[in-house]
Amino acid sequence: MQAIGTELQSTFRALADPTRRHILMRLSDRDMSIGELAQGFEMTRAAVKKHLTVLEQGGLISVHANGRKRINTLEPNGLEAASEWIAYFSGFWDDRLGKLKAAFENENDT
Amino acid sequence: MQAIGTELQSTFRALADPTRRHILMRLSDRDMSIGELAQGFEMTRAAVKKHLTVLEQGGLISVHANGRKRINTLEPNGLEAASEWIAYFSGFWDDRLGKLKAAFENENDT
DNA sequence: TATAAATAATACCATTTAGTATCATAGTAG
DNA sequence: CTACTATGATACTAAATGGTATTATTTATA
Repeated sequence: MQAIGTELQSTFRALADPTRRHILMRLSDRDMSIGELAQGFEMTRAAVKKHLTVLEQGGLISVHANGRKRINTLEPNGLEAASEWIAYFSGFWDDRLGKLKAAFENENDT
Repeated sequence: MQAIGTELQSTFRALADPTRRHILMRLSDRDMSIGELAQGFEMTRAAVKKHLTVLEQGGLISVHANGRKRINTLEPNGLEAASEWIAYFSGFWDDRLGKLKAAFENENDT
């Protein structure tokens, strides 16, 4: 189950900070450079950069250079691992654990 | 957006530790006391107890006394806030990707 | 070329976190 | 009551985390 991916831990870690979730929100509007992002926060550019590194490690954003700027973009499949993990438990909590278990066992049959 | 709930932060924080996610996994099988849970981990009972406190603060489990034992149970709606945040955010995400695609196609039209 | 802009990289600091060890408390069984 | 069991609570330590300040590097531009 933990075997869903090594990314799981880094993704959950990345999501566990309000500033980082806020960064994701802002990037959901449009791509932004570090400096642009930093303007919206009460902290130094270096601090924002650190958060961006954590988000990148968590697979939630990607960075590509454009001239002297570094553009940060949401990574489309970034939330997948975390979302699937949550879905497993939501399934249980909705009393659908049996179905999920069956599905997993079927996959493992092959 | 952070206004979805105060629980959001404590829930994401609770999920950001592999031991705590593992505890949730084990509790998804059956309710367990602290001592019972602690047997499955390479750490002291006190450490497990701390994790349980964080999980309780995150609304992911509840604890009720039964004699001198404290039974830990998954909390049915515990993942709701986190799940909703991800769903809400995925909406923005998809929307943004749609806009990008549309913009790209428009550019190619000219 | 000289200079400013945007970021990278590093060192450093304060706080939080995950863990331990230890002692106190509350049920349970004789 | 006594002793044992399960847990609570506190104090302490090491490491991770979130932040700043400072210096270096790359790129655009006057």
